[in-house]
This record gives sequence, structure tokens and C-alpha cells, in this order.
Amino acid sequence: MALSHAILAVLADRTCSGYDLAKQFDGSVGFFWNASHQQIYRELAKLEQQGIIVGETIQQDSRPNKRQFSLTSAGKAMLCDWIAKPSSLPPTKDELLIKLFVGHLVPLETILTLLQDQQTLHAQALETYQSIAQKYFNDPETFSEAGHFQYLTLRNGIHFETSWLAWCEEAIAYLKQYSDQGG
Amino acid sequence: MALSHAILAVLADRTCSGYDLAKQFDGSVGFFWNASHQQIYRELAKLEQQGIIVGETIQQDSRPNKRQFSLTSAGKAMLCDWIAKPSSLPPTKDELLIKLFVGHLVPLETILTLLQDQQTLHAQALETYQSIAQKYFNDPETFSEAGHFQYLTLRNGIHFETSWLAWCEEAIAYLKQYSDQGG
DNA sequence: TCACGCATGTAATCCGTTACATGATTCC
DNA sequence: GGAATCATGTAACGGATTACATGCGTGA
Repeated sequence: MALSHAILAVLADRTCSGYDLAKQFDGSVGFFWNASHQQIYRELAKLEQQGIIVGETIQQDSRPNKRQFSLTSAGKAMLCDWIAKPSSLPPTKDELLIKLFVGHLVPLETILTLLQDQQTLHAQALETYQSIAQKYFNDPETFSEAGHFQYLTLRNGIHFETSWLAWCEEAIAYLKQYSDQGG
Repeated sequence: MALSHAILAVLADRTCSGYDLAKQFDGSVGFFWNASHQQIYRELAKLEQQGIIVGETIQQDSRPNKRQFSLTSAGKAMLCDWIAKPSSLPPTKDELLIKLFVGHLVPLETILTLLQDQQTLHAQALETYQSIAQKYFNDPETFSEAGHFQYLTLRNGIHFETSWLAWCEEAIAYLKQYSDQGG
């Protein structure tokens, strides 16, 4: 369901080939929706069949030809309808938390290592977001209309990663304390 | 892959029927991993075939009979091995953020409504977590060993929902400001 | 009597992942 | 010469969702 909408969302901004889309889903939109190139090509074929997007073959020399896709008016309408529908909370799937949930089955060191690794990954993600913010989103006064909304999704990522890091620190400190005292 | 591990994690604590598992995945473990009863029954069949769990039929009068599953030693070993393996960041999939990303395509009111709805949902989730914390996790001194770890997963949920709420407020305020001034 | 909880499944479809496959150009 | 980038796909498998299906007991 939602992969198709994510593709429409990217195509709303600008026409893209499958390859371009795959790159978008690996950065920018990819920060909150993942998709591999295989999924994207399959979905593009389906959407074209349904008349939601149209593809145009672009002849290129010194490069493979490509197909540029853009939204039809049906596609635009579909996207806007979907945006207006209420969204429920996204289902969480976090394997680290499952591991932690049964952390008492393994040595404490194992769990601390997992937490520290996760902390590093979240710190890296935060740095990525912050450097994007500095480069492209420095002064809200200068943003395009679309820019304001993109900025807010970036702010979401920054909030999210910051709170993960805070939790990691809390969790590590907590486990160290309770293993010293009680374990 | 990970559904099987999530099931093993629940069974590590106590033997369960498929029905019991389905309830666990709808609360507690369900806060960070979702699964429907159909998925669970299928996965149980597979795990039993592989000798990772064993099922025992429990005769019941005035109730349908049930099958209680528990881990074999192979299952326990598998679970512990899995815990020790490093985890990468869980892939995010949040359709609200896709909608926000192309928020300029619809009236501002539509987006504000989405954000306010989401805010309400996150506030409810936070309340749920906080009431669990008060009821069952009031004094860390009294926790069982497993309790410490479960407490940390709950703390994760509280951090997460709190930061979402903060972001929602920020985003709503931001959009109101920029529509007044610039839009 | 009607809804809900207990208890277990099948079938169809869709979505996602992994692996395989090709072939030119450009940069080091 | 080798790796990376551009560009497109197929095939097989596995995981997830939705719908269908059954049937007893309990409490309002």
C-alpha cells in the first residue's frame, strides 16, 4: 500500500527514472521509508498499468537509455486523497528491544556491547541529519514552500535520534549500577 | 527471521499457547514487535518441525483444548546466539512523514489535522506506558532480574513517545508561524 | 439472545529480500 | 586493468496482511 504512495510522493516533486527513485529511497525519503530497486521497478510497472503514472523513454548516448516517470492527473488526485486520510501509529519493529527484553539470559557484557553499538549507530545517524540541516536548512526564512515540510521531517529525525541516544546512556548507566549493587 | 526470535523470547519466560502468544504480541512485546495470530501459528508449526520448540496438548473441559509450547535446549541455544549478534538500526517506516514531506500539495489545515491526530495517538501511547510503569515498575530495588530489562524497554517507549510529542508541538507551532508570516 | 473470550487454523494475495543477470562509461 | 556509476530488470523465496472458517462457554 504505502510504497506506492511513497513513490508518488517523490514523483510529485520531480520526474524520475527507477534508478533516480532508488537513490531517493537511499537518503532523504529513505530516512523514513525504505525500498530496494527491485521493489521500485515492480511497483512502477504496476502503477503505470493502472494509469497512475506515465513513463517516457529518454534516448541517451554514452549512457543506457532510461524511462522517466511522472504523475498523471489521476496520480496526483490519488496522492492528495491519501495524504488527507488519517494515519495510525506506525508499527514498531525493533529487534534490539526484543534482545534487551530477554537480556537476563546472557552475560551483562553482551547486552552492554549491544547497547553501545546501537548508541554509535544512532550517533552517526544524528550527525548525518545535523550536517544536512546545516548545509541545506540553515535559515527558515529562505525555504521554498516544500522546504518547510522537508525541514520538519528532518527535525523529526533529529528529535528521534537524540532521544534514542539519551535512552542508551540511561540504560547503560542503569545496568552498570544494578550489576554493581544487586547482581 | 526476527518473528521467530521474538516468539522464542516470549517462550523463554514461560510456556504459552498460540493464543497466549498472540495476546503477548498485543501488549508487552507487542510494543516493539507486531504479529497477528495467523503469523504466530504458522511460525509455531515451523519451529516445532525444526525441533526448536515442543508442543504439548493440554486437555481442558469447558474450554477448547490447547497446545502449550516451550523451548527445547536447541531453542534456548539459538535464542542466546541470536541475542549476542550485533543489530543494525531498525528500518523506519512512517507514513505520516511521507505525507508531511509533500505537505505543500494540500491545504495547511489538512496537515495540521494530521499532526494533531498523531499527537493524540502518541499521547495515549505515553499514558499507557506511564501507567504500566506506575503499576508494575515503581521501585527498581524490588525488580526480578528479568524485571530490570523489561523496565528498560518500557523506558525506551517513554523516551520515544515523549520526544514524538515534543516534535509534534514544534511542528504545529512552526507551521502556524510560517503560514501567518510567509504563506 | 447476543456479544465476547477462548482456541485453532487455511487460503489468497501482497510486500520485501536475496540472488542472479547484463552491459556501457568514467575515473583512478 | 579494475572499480564504481548509470540503468534495467527476472526469479525464487519468505514474511505479512486480509479474509474466511469453526465452535464452545460465559456473562450481560
